Amino acid sequence: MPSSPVPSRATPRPTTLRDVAEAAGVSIKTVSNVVNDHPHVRPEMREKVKAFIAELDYRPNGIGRQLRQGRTGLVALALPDLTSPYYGELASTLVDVARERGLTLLVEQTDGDLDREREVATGFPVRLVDGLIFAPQSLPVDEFKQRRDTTPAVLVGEYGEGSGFDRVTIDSVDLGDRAVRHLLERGRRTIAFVGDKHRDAVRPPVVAQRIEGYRRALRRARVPFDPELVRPLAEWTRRDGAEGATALLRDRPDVDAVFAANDLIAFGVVHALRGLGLRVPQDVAVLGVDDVEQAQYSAPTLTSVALDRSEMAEMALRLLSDRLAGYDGPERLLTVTGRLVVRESTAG
Amino acid sequence: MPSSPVPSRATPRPTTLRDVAEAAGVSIKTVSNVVNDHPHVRPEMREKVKAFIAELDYRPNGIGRQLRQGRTGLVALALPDLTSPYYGELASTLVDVARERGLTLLVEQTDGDLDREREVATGFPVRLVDGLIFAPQSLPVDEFKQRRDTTPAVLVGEYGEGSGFDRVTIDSVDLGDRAVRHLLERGRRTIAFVGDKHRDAVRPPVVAQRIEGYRRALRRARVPFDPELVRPLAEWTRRDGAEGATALLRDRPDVDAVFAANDLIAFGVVHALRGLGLRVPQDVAVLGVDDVEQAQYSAPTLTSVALDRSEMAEMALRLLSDRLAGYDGPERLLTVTGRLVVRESTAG
DNA sequence: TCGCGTTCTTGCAACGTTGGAAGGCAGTCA
DNA sequence: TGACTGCCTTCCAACGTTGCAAGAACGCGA
Repeated sequence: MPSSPVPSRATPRPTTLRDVAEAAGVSIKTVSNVVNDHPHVRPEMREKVKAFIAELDYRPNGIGRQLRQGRTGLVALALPDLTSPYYGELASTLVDVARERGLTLLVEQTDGDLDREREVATGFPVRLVDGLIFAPQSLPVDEFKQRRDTTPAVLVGEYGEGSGFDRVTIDSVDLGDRAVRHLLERGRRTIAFVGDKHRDAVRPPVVAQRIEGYRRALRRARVPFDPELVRPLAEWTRRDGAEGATALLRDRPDVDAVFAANDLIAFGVVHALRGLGLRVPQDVAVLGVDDVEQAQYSAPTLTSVALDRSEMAEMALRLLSDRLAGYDGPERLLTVTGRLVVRESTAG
Repeated sequence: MPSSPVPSRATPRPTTLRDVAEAAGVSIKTVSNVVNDHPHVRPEMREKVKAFIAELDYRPNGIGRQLRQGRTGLVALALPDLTSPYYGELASTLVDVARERGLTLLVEQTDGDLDREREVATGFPVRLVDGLIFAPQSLPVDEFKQRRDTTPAVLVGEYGEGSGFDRVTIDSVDLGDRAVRHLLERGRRTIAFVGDKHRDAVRPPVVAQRIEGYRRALRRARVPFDPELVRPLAEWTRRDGAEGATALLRDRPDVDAVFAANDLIAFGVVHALRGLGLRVPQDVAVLGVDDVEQAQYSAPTLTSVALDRSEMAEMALRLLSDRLAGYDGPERLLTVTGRLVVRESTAG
C-alpha cells in the first residue's frame, strides 16, 4: 500500500545550495559563487541563478557557513539583569552597535550570582560564540584571570583590574568625588552613602570606588568621615533603597543629603523620605548615579551622574572587534567619566 | 633559518574531538560517546577519556553539533526596544524561561520601524535560529501572513489577528474598559485618552483596542464620547506623554482624568501636570498600563493595569517549544488579561 | 587544424560532529 | 579447536558551506 503523501504543514526542509543548483542545472559551487558575489560567473548565468534563488527563497544556512569559516558572528552578552534601566539601556545600545558591525548579541542574565558568573567565565558548555562582553559583579578577579576559554572577552564596568583582559571601565572614584562635592557645595554636611555592599567580606570594586570618591570629597572639605553614614544594602534596587533610607533616618535623623549608589536606590530613597513626611530637597537632598531616563521625569527630578552608555557600547565593541580581527597585543583599557546633571533633588 | 616558535597569545585553535581522541589513543567516536553519555564504552575507558577531556578543556563545538542535528537551540527575539521598561522586563523573563528550556535568545531591536520589522518577518538573511518570538508594531498583518520563512514564530502582543500564527495576546479592550471604569467610579467624567497613534492612517491593534475599551466604559456609564479627548502621540515615551499632556490641558483645561496608553506616557503626563501647577490626583487623576516597577515608587505612586510578563513569557515559550518539538496543528492563541492596581494617582 | 590563453564551471576536500554499520576481541560452550 | 555470542571500538557517511585546484569551453592567432 503506497503511503499517502499528505503535504505536511510542518517545517519543510529549507532550501539548500544543492536544491538551487539542481533547479538551475549548474553546480553547487557556481551557486555559492553567485551568493557570495565571487568572480568567474557569466552575467547571464548569474542572473539565472539569482532568479532561482529568489524563487526557492534560498538563504544560506548559517551553520554550514560558519562551520566552514570557523566563526559564528555571535557574541555573548552577560550582565546581571535586563530589567534594571542601566543595564537595559546598555544592552540596547550594545545590540545596535553590534548590529552595525555585523555581529549579533546573545543574552545571558547572571543576576550577579557567583555561580552563574562562574559559568560565564568558564565558557559556555557548548562553543558557539566568537566573543564575550561581560559585566560581572561577584566573581573574584583572580578566578576570571584563570579562565581557560580562549574566546576574546571584554569586561564592562569597574570590575576587572589586573585581570589582563580588555576593559571598558568607569572612573567611579572621580564620580563619587564629584557627586559629593556637589552636595557639599550646596551646603550639605551630613551626607550618607546608601548602597554599600559586600561579597564574601569584600567590597566589589564599583562600591569601593564610589565610597573612596565620597571620602575623598569629604576629606577635601575637611568634613569628618562618619562610618555610620555608609549604609549597606543587599541589592541595588528601589525596594532596598527605600528600606535603607527608612533605617538611615531612624538611626540618623540629622542627615541632610543622600548619595545613592545608583538611580534606582535614589528613587527608593525619595519614596521612603516622602513616606516619612520629609521634603526633597529642602530636608534631604538626594543624588543618584546613571542618569536613567526616568530621572528627568520623577518628582522631584533627580540629580544624577550621567554615564554615556552609547560611548561605552562603542568602546566595548571596538575592543572586541579588534580582537576578532586578530589583534594580539596587550590588553587595553578605556575609561568613561561621569558627568553631573543637576536637577531638582539637590536644589537649594 | 628556523622560524622561532613564539607561542602566540592569540586565540589558539580550540580543542576538538580529534585532539582528545589522539591524546587518549582512542577513536573520535569513542570520545563522542563519552561526551554524550552513550553506551558501549567500558567504565575505565570512560574515566580515562573524561580525564583527557578535562585536561584539554574540551567543549563540543556548537556549530558542528548543530550542523549534524539540524538545529541550533537559538531563538530570535525581535522587539521594538529594550530600553522601555515593559519590553525590558519581558525580555528579561523570556531570557530566563528560554534558558530553562535549553534555548538561548538572540536579540534584535526594530524600534517599531516598518522596514526593520519587514526584515524580521522575511527571515534573517542567514538561517541560524530555530524559532522567532516577535512583537511587531507597524507591520501590516497581511504582509506577515505571506512570510515564506518556515521557522516557527510566536507573536506577542495585540498584533497578529488573522495571521495564522501562534500568539500570546493581551485583551486590551477589557483592559481599557477596566481602567476607565475605575476612573468613572472615582467620579471622574472628563477623561482623556493619551496615546492614540496611526500608521499609514490605521491604528495599530493595541491602540484600537484600548480606545475601544475606553469607549465601551464611557458608553456603559452614559458619558458622551468626545473625540477631542483622544490625544495622539508620535511615540509612547515619557517625553511625548509630557508634550501631549501640555497640549491637552491647553485645549481642554476641564479634563479631570487621563488614561495613558502606558506607564511611560503616564509618567510624562504627571511630570507635565506638575509643571503646570496641577495636582495629581486632586485636579487630574492619572492611570497607566503595564505596571512597571517604577509605578510603585513614583510620586504620586501610579495606578496602572498590570500585565503578567512572566506569564506571557511562559506562554510564548510553551507555544514555541511545542512547534520545535514538531507540533503541527492549527495556530493557538493564549490571552493575558490585565489586573488593575490602584495607587495614589487615582485616589479620591 | 592546432595550440594557447582566457574565461567560466565543476569536483574535491575540509570544517566538527553524530548515527548506523561494520569490525575486532575475548570469553563461553560444544 | 572452532563457532558463537556479546561487548567494545572503529569506520563511514552525512549535515551545508566554501577555498583550491583542476577541468571544460571558447576565441583567437599561427
